[in-house]
Amino acid sequence: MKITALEEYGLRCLVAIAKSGEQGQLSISEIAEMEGLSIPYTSKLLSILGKAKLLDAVRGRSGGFSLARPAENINLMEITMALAGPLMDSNHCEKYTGLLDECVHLDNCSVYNVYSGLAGYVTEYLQSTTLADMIDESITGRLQRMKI
Amino acid sequence: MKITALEEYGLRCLVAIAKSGEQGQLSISEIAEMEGLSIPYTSKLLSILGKAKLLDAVRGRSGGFSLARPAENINLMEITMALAGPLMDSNHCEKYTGLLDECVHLDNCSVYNVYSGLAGYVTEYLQSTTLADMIDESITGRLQRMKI
DNA sequence: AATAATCTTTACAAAGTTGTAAAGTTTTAG
DNA sequence: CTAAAACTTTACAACTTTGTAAAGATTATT
Repeated sequence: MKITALEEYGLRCLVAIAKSGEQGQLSISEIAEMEGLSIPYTSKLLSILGKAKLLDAVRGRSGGFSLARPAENINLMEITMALAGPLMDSNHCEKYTGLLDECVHLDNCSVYNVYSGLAGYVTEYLQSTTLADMIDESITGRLQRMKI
Repeated sequence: MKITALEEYGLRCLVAIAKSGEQGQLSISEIAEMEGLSIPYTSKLLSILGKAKLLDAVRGRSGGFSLARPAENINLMEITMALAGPLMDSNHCEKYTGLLDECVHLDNCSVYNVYSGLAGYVTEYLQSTTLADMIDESITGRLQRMKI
């Protein structure tokens, strides 16, 4: 279980845009500059977030990206799903890669059960944290100790 | 954030050994057979778990693997650490891969804070679940709804 | 002592992820 | 209506993870 690069850097870009204010808009090159990322990579990150409808993209000369919804209304679970997908495939037990036709535990899989419980737990945490929470200076330092 | 293949299949092997009883011992080929995995792959998984001191390995003709400690005393956090390492590198903010010499958020990183909080949360869940819980038929089906 | 069963280590091909590069499309300013 | 600024798409090299393969080391049995 690892946090992926897309998740980390994609979230940074969202935070940067959220920090630019209610109707704030930033271009790829502005964000790349602010976050110290390359323009092509920033471009890829924002493109993913745009397709996931978390960002609105405006093309052309005065274009850029802005939040598709208010920061209070975008939670980390949506962001994580857009950038990395679910913790475990929903059809986990069918996607077994071993030698047999299907997993021997299909009927009662304790591994699936425990990871499924964990996934629910993680989801609770991520859903309860919004972009607005992340740019709120008064609580940002405490997020690491927060227990929802 | 994805559960890795090593985590999943490694945990399965541990559960299989735990199910074999208190002083139970299983060979690589037995476990491979039981779980429907190839012998080389099973071999790799068990080798990792042995190096992490979660399993004792006995070589030679009547050899095999057994739990290094009672199942009640091996929790999922240790297993996850052995098979996948931490959710986020401890020196996360130093390992930034962007264009600059160092991350622009080194002093106050909301992304780090929030993932750090999540990591603590996940750790709680994993530490509170043991191999013994996973082979206990009476609760295994309920693990997925358990909130610690 | 020889042998067979078993764990151990190293090497490697296939697949997926990360980050870069370049060419294409849209829009606004002048 | 042209050109510059900006988003979009596709391709690809480098790296990591996944799973396989083969040769080596250890021990119980005969």
